Amino acid sequence: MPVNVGIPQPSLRRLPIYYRQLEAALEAGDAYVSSDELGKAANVPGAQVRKDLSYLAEEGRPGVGYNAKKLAGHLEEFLGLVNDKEAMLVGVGNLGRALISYPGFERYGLQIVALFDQDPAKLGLNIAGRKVLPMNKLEDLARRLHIQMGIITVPADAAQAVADHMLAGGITVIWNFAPCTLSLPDNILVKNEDLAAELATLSHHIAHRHEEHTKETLEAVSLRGDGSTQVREE
Amino acid sequence: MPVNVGIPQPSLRRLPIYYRQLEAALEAGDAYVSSDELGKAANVPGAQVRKDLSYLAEEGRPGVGYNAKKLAGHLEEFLGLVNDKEAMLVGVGNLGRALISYPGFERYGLQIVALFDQDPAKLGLNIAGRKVLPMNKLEDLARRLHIQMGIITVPADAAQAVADHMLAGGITVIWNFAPCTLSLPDNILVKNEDLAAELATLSHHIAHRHEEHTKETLEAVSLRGDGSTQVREE
DNA sequence: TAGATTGTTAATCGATTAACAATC
DNA sequence: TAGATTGTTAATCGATTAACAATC
Repeated sequence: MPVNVGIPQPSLRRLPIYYRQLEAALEAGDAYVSSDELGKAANVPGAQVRKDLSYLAEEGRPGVGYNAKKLAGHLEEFLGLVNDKEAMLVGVGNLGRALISYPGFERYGLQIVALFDQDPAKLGLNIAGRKVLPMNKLEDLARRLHIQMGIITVPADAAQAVADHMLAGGITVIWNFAPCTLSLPDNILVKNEDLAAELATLSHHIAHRHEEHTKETLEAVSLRGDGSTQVREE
Repeated sequence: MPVNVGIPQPSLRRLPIYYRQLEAALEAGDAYVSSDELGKAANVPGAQVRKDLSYLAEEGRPGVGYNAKKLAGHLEEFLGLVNDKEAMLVGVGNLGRALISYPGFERYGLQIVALFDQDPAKLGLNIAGRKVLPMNKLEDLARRLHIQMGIITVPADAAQAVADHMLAGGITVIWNFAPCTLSLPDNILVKNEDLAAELATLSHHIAHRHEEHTKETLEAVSLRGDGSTQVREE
């Protein structure tokens, strides 16, 4: 019987939020932070935070809290933020360009080292200091540079072909912003960032606002992590 | 005791994926689609699909499947894609501009009717046919136009102030792309789209690829919906 | 009829939370 | 010592899945 020994996904998704809270605490000069304070940022009770941190064997001081600096360091380590992650991005449309210069990525160790596009009109363009290359260079370059991650920001109907090129170049992690499901072998890690689908869930909540009541009183659903929704409806 | 009578969030997040699969089936000329086919797109078994669809009282035909056209229509209705959703967007940086012209939004009923920015240099700019307005116009305009949704694409340190303006203007749904947690009253629906946090979870998987084994054999974790990760590791 | 697929139940699995002794 | 907060257990809650009679 297979047994997963890693951290549960919901817990993992909360860690970056705790990390951010710790940075804020450090900036404010706090040396210790309690599980309840960390929990507020992620909309979970302190007990959940303590459980989450227990997966990385973090030890807090009873009566005091967690050492902010130490915990922040452990989280950086656990989340691999200290490691360099080199990525290629395919599709330099509006969304692709936005990601290329997204300020949060570099801080978290992500380097987008090469850009590609199918459109001949875009080839050779210089975007944030990087030249847009033709697709037929992707496979070879990915292999030579040992690139781990591919970011897909092309229209849905082109995404599968792009993913296939990436695989052929030895890429094993794909961050897919195209609104579609990719067919890929099981050893490839795929993360879908599907804005249209997210919009659809928001749309549902708007349409059904007044039906989705609870039977007695206030409800508090919190769906952080995973894209993360805080839905609190009466 | 409060009892939530709505559809579970994980189910809700899968519906847009089923919907997309149905569109593809219709385009291919299929009149009926089975739960297993729909499930493939979302990486869940057919039983899960049938359960999900049971929340919207959908009826399939045993031995045949679901009527693709009818089900697609029901999903559009249930997800509120047929309704117009008017939104204001604050922060016309790279990400903001990308969202303004994101092709998937209009198809799902989202109209971004006004743009705002704090930067005087950006005021008056014309982006996709809409002028960038100063922040001090937001509250009044939101109220006058009865805007439901606010999209935040400003840096983290400006996001809370923007959200407060939106509330003051009567906005009740906030789609927050700033990497931070907003403090808002419980009757406001907040969806966080936190790309840096998502990157951190990917980063973790990359860093721990070879530790996160299962005890016996292959593992298949599927975390669609919510941003959606398909992690399949040995 | 035989084959396929549904809707639903019951079992399983996994995450959240309350509670509390231990400890700073 | 008194107050605060931890780590962990056990109870609860909720989602997934297997199984199968019903039905096209």
